[in-house]
Amino acid sequence: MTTDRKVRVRFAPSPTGPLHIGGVRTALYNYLFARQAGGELIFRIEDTDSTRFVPGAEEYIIESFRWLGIEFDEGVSFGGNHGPYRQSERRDIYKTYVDQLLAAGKAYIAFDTPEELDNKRKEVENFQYDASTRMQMRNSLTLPASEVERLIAEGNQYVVRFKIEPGRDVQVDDIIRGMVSINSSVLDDKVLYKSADQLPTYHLANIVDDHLMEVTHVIRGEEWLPSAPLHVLLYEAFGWTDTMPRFAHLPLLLKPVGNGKLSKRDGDKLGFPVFPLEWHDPKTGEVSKGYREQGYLPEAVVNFLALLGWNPGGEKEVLTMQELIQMFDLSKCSKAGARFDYVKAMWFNHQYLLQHPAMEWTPQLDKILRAEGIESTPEREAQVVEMMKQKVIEYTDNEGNKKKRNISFVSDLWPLCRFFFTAPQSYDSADKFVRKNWKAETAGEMRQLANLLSTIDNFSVEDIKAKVEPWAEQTGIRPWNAWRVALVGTGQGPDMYELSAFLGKEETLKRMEHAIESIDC
RNA sequence: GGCGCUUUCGUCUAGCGGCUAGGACACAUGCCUCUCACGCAUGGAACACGGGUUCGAUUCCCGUAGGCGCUACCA
Repeated sequence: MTTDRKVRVRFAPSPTGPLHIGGVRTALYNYLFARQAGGELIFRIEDTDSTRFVPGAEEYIIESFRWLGIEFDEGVSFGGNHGPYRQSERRDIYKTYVDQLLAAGKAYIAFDTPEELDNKRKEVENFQYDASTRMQMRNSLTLPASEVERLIAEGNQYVVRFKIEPGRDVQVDDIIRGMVSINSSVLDDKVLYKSADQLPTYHLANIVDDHLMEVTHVIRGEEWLPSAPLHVLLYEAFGWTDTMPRFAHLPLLLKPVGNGKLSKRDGDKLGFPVFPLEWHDPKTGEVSKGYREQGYLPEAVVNFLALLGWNPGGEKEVLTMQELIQMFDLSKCSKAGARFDYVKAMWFNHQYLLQHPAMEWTPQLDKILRAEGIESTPEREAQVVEMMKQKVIEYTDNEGNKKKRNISFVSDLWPLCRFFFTAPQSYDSADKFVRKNWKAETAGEMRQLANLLSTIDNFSVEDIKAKVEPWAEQTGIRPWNAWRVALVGTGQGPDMYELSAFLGKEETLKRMEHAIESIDC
């Protein structure tokens, strides 16, 4: 059947808005499958519903894949010799095939208006347009040929429906689910083509395009499983069963909490993106968060998504695209829907963040500092950024696993580093660390320490330590935590000698003074 | 309602007739320590239920229940 053909798969979104993260995963699986097989990945735009077209969506989708590192071999914006790849540009092609079905008596023309159908559905419970009802409707099966011609000539709108023979068990051989069987009697005579916009519906366009584009495997979401038998029937009707693609229906992505599939609202509610890139809705002006803008690395998103619904079986989870390509196996995909665990997505980002040298974060740090109002003059800004960069590198780079910080995003760095740049404004008495380490006698002890520090000329780590250590020894005072409260405001930061030296004598004493005067307990 | 798919720790999953049911995230505890974090160690935590088949079922089959999807001139 398809064994000796070159593997060709496609990802075919509708340009009705931003690309949903579930769509990203579908595309990723297609990509992994294609690359592993040395095959080709096609990017097709399914814009057969002219009423739902959203400007900018197509560009958004292309940009998303560019960011994620998912590359297409042909399709809209990528070229190729199976085009055009935008369905709205393939009207004539579809028309030919619709006519072919009509001529063979495998489809028929129906004039029932949407209103008539609505009424029918209201009056007849569970109404379905199929073999049991089609002879009571207004279509080319019930109307004389002359009447059909007349109605068309008069400009009445019509649709072409697929004539499904009832009572047949239709088999779909799914790579993930095995043999799925549905009786054709439960299928309705699907609309294949609408005269209103001269465009086919999804089902017809999909089969025609997959056939013409020589697609060998259809890897798509589980929501398509119920219509897969219809697609099989269409391949049969055209006589294309020999080259019919193999199907693989992927489990859906479910809400992190509650019931149902993952939606945009979940992201808004729980504070995580459901789109790869930030999206500005051209109609409402509404802005939806994107993974990229939230500070996710594309590798992290890819890795996380790849493992949602598929697992290579080993114990290694942090995998590069190359490794994913090597290990990918459609038949090992899980069958049940997967809850979207954004906490794990953050963990993956953490893993990849620490694989990158901190130097790469400079632009983002720059932005954070500016947002925090750290700059005052261009010189100071440059200096501060440089300092912060140094600190960040020291503080976060993966030196022998000793200095890993618990950060998921570069932006997490600011709360962990802010004390390098700004003095604590207030001392939070609700802070456990402050309460525990600043007692009635502490102000006096800090006064002593401040006096001691003020005698140090060369304010270096070594010199500070050389003074403070013996003093602590003699007096029995353990000054570090209170000292930390004064300089940081809470229980964070590096070694106190290091911190003091970094801040300098003046700033250190200033912060201590402020703490001594303003903390009362 | 009808049809289809599905069901292992809270979550993602490994398992493809015989295992103390494994890992990761999350959580908890301990060690380390001038704090946080890192690191290390430890811990709690699952085969939806009922029937079969079998010497033996988490694994195969059938029901039931739950979950998900489809049921448009949307994809």
